[in-house]
Amino acid sequence: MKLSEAEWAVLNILWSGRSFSLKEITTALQDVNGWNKNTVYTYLTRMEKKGLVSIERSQDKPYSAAVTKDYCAQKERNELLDKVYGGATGDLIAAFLKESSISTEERNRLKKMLDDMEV
Amino acid sequence: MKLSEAEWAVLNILWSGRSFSLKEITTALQDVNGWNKNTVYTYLTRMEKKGLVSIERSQDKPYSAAVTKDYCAQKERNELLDKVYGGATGDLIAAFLKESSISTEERNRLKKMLDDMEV
DNA sequence: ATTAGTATCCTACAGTTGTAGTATATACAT
DNA sequence: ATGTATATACTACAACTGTAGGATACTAAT
Repeated sequence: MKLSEAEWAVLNILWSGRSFSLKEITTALQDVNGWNKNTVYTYLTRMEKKGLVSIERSQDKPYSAAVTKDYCAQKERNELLDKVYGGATGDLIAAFLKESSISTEERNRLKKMLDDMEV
Repeated sequence: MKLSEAEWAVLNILWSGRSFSLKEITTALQDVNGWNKNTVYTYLTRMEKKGLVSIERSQDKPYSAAVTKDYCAQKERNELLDKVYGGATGDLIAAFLKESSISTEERNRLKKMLDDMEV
């Protein structure tokens, strides 16, 4: 089950860890997409059917995420890895590095990660 | 313009650098997807409209890629980066590293890349 | 109790994607 | 010249996605 751009936007809000009312979600998404509240509602109910969102209809703030960000992120990463790089992680990372502007600290963090992978 | 899974499959063949006949493409995709040749044809013509494929109709092997793999790969990378990691390249790379099994040589290549980024 | 705001539900519709049938044109083999 | 394979073109259709209108129900404020 592959998430669309819009579904990510919705989940990115729900992943703040608590439950939300429709209003809150609509407001938060307003800045990003300018969606109508009915549009947001449609997404939420469709996503419930797919098991991405859970809706506690009796609750004051019924909407929350039904999948973890880690899980979705992993699937998304794997898709890119396979589709574009045929599974070659090294190539993929090299490509990201080549065009990124990461800080010295981050560079060090990554180097440390690489060192720690040494057997 | 975002490529679907199927479009990537088609382009991944066309990116072998030459022109193809429909038959060749269908055969190559057969192994991966088992598509009917008409299905492949539909993709090719739709992709022509989107500027992804070019078709030299008078040619023996009319089909070739109209976009580079690098270009598409970059867009795909950026999408993942923004959508999932809000632009934080370090986090993304860390995530890939964490679950990858890359060889010692690749690890060294990446370390060297990181070193070379040092000012 | 009546209004005004918000939430929910149902419905719709156009565009895209996955998938392929049918029909026609072309080319090559005999 | 005729059949057989292959390619091209056109058409179709269901699922999914982006987007929202309209109707109703609920809630809080006067």
